[in-house]
Amino acid sequence: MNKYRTHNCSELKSKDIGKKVKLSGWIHRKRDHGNLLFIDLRDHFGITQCVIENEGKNFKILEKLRPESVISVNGNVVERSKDTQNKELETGLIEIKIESIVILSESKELPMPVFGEQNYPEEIRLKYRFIDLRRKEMHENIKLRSAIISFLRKRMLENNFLEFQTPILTASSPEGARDFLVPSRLHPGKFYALPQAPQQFKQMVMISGFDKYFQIAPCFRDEDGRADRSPGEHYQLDLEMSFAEQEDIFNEVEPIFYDLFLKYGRHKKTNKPPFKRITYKEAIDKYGTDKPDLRNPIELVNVTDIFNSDEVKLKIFKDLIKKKGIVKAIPVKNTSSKPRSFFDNLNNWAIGEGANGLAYINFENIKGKIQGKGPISKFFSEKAISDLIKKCKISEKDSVFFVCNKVTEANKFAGIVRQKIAEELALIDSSKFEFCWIIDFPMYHFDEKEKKIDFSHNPFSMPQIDIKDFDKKDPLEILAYQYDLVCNGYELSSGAIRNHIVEYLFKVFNKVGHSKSFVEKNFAGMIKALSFGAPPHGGMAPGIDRIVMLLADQKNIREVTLFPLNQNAQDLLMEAPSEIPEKQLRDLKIKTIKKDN
RNA sequence: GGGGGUGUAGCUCAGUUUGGUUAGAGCGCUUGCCUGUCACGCAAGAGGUCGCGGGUUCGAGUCCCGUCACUCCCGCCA
Repeated sequence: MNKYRTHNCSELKSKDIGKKVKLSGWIHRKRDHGNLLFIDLRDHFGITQCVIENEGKNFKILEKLRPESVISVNGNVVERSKDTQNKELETGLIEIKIESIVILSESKELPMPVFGEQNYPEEIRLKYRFIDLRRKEMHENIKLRSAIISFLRKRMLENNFLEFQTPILTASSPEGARDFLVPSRLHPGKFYALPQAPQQFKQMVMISGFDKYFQIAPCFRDEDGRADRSPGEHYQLDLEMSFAEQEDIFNEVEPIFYDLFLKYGRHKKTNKPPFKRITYKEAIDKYGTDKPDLRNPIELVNVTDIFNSDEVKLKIFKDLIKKKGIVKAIPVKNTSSKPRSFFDNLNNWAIGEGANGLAYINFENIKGKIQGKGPISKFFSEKAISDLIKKCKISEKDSVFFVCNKVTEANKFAGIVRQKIAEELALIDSSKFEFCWIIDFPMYHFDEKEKKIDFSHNPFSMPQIDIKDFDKKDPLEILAYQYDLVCNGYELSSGAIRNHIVEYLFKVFNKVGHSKSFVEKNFAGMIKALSFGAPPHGGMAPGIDRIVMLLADQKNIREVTLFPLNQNAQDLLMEAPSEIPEKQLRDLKIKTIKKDN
């Protein structure tokens, strides 16, 4: 018989009354009546009430013992009298009459309690993560994470994907995020990089003749964190398929996501496959972002031509339009009767976001006709108002907000306004998951800062144009077989059909100013691999942490991560990063320089 | 790198707007009482560099300047 327990803390029920048992766990809570002491004993599985009367030395010992100490309890399962049963507890019909105890590990006074549902500062939670993780909500989140990963792994294997591990020590690559570097002892002055994703390796797995691959892959990027983005490291369900077209990948992935969200989504509704396909262009036009929250019913409308016509006399906007600006309208239902403060608050918010303000028109039915009201409506002719009504599908009691700026900025801000207003008006149904694919991403964009053409996504994506027509086309017009999976405004995954034609890859890189020799040098492995018979292939890599975050209904990725780094990429528990002894650095032939002031 | 928020007892927070006696509450902790609780109850007590440094003032938790930490956002994240 096991030394510590005969049962766990959630399994003893009425049928066990009379049994002699042994339980082990943490002292969750004590209730000391002087001559009668209740102890809630907790383990991973649940809580069982144990009781002892003041007779013998055990009582005194238990009375002194602090919460979160670990003990094992010997005793009898006894029935609770009717009036002392606790229906909240799975084991609430019985209790353990303590006969003897063993202290397995004593706890000091706690920096934060495990008991209760109060929120605590992250700094303390991360410093004492092992205590934080004992708390019910965190414990459940992490259990959910495990279940989700098992589910995904099982489904991938069922669908004949093979699970492989790819190297953690690899080569730095010039594209993408900042790398984490690892110095080489055997090759002083040279460095490995931790992979930002197994991108090149998974392509090589395809080239190696394996048909379908997946991996729960750690990805390392030295970039700043966000609420939905861990600094340092995160996990992706990395997957790749040979001889696959875009739709093959969608068809493979959609049912897995649908079933996953149905099973673990806490009874929220999930849209059925096939998920809506939205082109990148349409997403930007309608939602102002490439990761739209489709639960939000508001759709943006381009009304530049109305503002540019002689029917509108708003000079500020006209001047901006002349400088290649556009006007995006944000039509909102049933808000024209909102108090002035609603519009003022939005205006102040917009100024706080760095805008010049937020213009708007309210529409009312006056004498059987819908008319515009509000500070800027006087600049509009009757025709302009009716054009606006038509174009924005306005009915009475609606409002329209306007954003005017250069194309990129206008779309981006209109998208933020769209989301802000929907939140203010509670238009977002939080009991739904709304999936969509964003497809047809442009291959390139113009980098305003560097004044040059750059990749807008993955340079290894296949352009949607034949190689022989590639040079004839304006590069900014070229689309890629590049797609994102989006849910409720979160980008859950990026993916692409890859460029498996080595000559074409050189061409693609050439457009951003990288010569053939540059590509050969920096992507040596890939270029070699593509030169000896590569199958057409493609895949994607959904972010595990974000999936768990959505399913656990959390707003922050750290709530679903066992031991996350804080926003400054520090591990407060293990105290990483840390200084390294001089000797270790000498082995690596590394000298550090002081931060300049 | 930039902007916003926060920082007062071990923990959660009040007090800061308008400077003024000994900086408070709840939880936790210590001690005592308590045999049916499950947020047990009752009583007493300990516990403070008001993040840190400087300044203004007769006097600063409160005003000013600087700085640090955490967090949210922008940049960044092919």
